[in-house]
Amino acid sequence: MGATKTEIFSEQQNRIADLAKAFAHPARVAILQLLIAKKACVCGDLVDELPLAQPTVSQHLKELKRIGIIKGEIDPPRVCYCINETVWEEARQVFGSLLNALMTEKTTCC
Amino acid sequence: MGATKTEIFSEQQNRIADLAKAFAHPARVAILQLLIAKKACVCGDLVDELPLAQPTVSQHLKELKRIGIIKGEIDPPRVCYCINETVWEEARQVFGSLLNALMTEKTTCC
DNA sequence: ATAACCTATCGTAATATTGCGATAAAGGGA
DNA sequence: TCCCTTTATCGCAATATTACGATAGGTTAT
Repeated sequence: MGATKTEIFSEQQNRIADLAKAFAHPARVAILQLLIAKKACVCGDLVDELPLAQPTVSQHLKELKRIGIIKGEIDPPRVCYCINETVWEEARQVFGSLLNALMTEKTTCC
Repeated sequence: MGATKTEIFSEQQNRIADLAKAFAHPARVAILQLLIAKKACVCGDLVDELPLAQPTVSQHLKELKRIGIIKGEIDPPRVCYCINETVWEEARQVFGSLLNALMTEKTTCC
């Protein structure tokens, strides 16, 4: 064992978990914040802003791309990354309904 | 290496990452959904609802407690878990501002 | 006291993640 | 063509996470 048993959970639950992983590491949070503020966009600029080695940043960018929350446009020899607004909106919607679910229900248990 | 270099990131970034970890595993998403819907609250009921062994569920509950998003009240011999509304509100606020930040900015880069 | 029940913890195994040096790949310009 | 710049990938090491059987701990009921 050691691997997450994804097959026993719903599509929705797995998607939420995947989207959350985009924010589950401070380096990725920093990258996303930089992309939003547009203080950086090109991979090299991100490396300059972050106290991490270039391969490490590249790996985090790859993970964010896998999740779909960013997209990269090659502009040789650079690659310009930006937020994928469609997936960002999905995350907004998903976390919005999850986090607002508590409001509609009433806590009466313990 | 292999450990996250938490010391080089801001408190805020590390807190966001930690809160996101609560949602970064489908089992924890399922647990939180059950706690919200109050289909279960007692540890044993959660184990019944989830296709995971009791120690595994207990471990996820421990992680959620570490983050602070749930709290457990012992009601011997049971333990009744529920959402910690204060931290849940923190998460709502944190993810809300992060996910809404894109709206205020305008995407003009790539 | 002992039995029964419920949950936590320990120990272990398997897999995943994080980080980085070295190196490859891809394109532009001399 | 040969470099130069930039990014991706490989390979490795260290640490973290996930999962569960076995067992311990704590409380109630008998």
